[in-house]
Amino acid sequence: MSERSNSQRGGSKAETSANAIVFVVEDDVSMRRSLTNLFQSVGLDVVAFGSAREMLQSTLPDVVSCLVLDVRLPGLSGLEFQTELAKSSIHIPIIFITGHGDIPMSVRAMKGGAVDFLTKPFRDQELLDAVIAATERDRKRRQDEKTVANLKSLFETLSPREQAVMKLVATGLMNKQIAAELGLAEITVKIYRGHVMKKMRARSLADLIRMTEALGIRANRPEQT
Amino acid sequence: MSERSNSQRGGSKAETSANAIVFVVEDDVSMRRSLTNLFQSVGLDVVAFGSAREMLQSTLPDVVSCLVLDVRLPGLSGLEFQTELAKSSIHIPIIFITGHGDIPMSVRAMKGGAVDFLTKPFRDQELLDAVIAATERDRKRRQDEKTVANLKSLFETLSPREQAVMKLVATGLMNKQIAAELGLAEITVKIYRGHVMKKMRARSLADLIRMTEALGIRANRPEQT
DNA sequence: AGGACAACTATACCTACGTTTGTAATGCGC
DNA sequence: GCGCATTACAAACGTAGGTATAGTTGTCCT
Repeated sequence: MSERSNSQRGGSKAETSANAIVFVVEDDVSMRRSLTNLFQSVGLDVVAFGSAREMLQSTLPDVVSCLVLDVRLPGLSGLEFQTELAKSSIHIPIIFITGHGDIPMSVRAMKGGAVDFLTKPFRDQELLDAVIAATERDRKRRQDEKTVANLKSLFETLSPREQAVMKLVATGLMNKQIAAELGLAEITVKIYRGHVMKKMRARSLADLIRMTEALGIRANRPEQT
Repeated sequence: MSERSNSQRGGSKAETSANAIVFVVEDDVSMRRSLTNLFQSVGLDVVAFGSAREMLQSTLPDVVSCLVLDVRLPGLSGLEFQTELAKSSIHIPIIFITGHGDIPMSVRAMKGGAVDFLTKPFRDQELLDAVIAATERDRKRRQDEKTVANLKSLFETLSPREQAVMKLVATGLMNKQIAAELGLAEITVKIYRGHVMKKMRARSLADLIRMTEALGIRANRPEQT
């Protein structure tokens, strides 16, 4: 069962349209409740679960968020859950909390990319600081991902030939070389190249090159010394 | 006092011209000796110290290396040493070992970029695996740094004006725009631009753009929508 | 069959880029 | 003073890039 608790308090404070969500996975009911209260008290939205399975089964909203995760859980453990999320390429930043942890656990968690690993008892402020760091990390990741996703969708509007031309342009070949490479007339390359610039909304070649960098496009041609 | 111990055994195995060095900082003499033996037994060069201060005072050779560091040390602790190294921008990958550690320690170490954090007793193979991962990380970092350093030194052979032109070229401006920006004739820009290509050894504009990316060169000009 | 679209080319024209050759002023170090 | 690097520009020329117009062929969908 999940508890969705939004902090809708009158309007004394301007609600950000996309408020950060803190997910909590913690089997201990009283602990779960107190975490929920803590986060709500500072104006964060909270969605709490009693197990990893419950969270995996729910549909996660696509907003800035982080996960406060108890290491010791019934069913899937916190560390296994972390691995599971990574496999599903769900990149939510994780803050572990635990009452009975050990060093190898914490090291594994941190190697796995966790933001923090707190041992009970901890001060509220410690956890809040970690949550702020985690949501900030998520915000940045989402920003970067969005930029790349936008570029990718532009790139996909290109016809196969246009994509091929773009790749070869990015490697620095001249139009006539591209034409030879693809078995085309130079004029055709010029025209496709024009299409590429328009469709990618590149204002300059420099622009386009940087786009290919962001997209990880690299034509595998040997370079002559 | 530091103990420098190279594994020069006959010639049964080809000595790599730049063998990896494992630095060890460990105050316990018998532990230090056994670590040294372990690393030598697999053909690694070892330089061992009894304290952080000793290592800081010695001249570190500029080769692929990593640091196996005891957390509990006389004088500067392992964690303080980690901070100190970071401040001096010495980026050697660190593997912590400890007999009496706790979770906050390990978390701080990992947050600080440590490769691993092992608790005694550990299996030899665990430590060796960590050392291999650490040296690999250092090798990659050195490679990247070298590439950028090479570019930087090329960039510094450019005259101030040539550097300015390069920056503006990288932003995607046309020669005539660059000329206006710098108060020059277009022909002058063309000539400097030619110098830039030659001196930077760029085979194409795409090449040059990627160089500016690697160098982090970005002219702060507002872009029109 | 007809329409839409991708792929491809040609002619023509204009702009942008790049190099060569030559000139000239300035400033710095020895 | 001499040599040298830097900065700067001009004329002339050749190459590369880019666009507009116009047309062919083939495929896929309806």
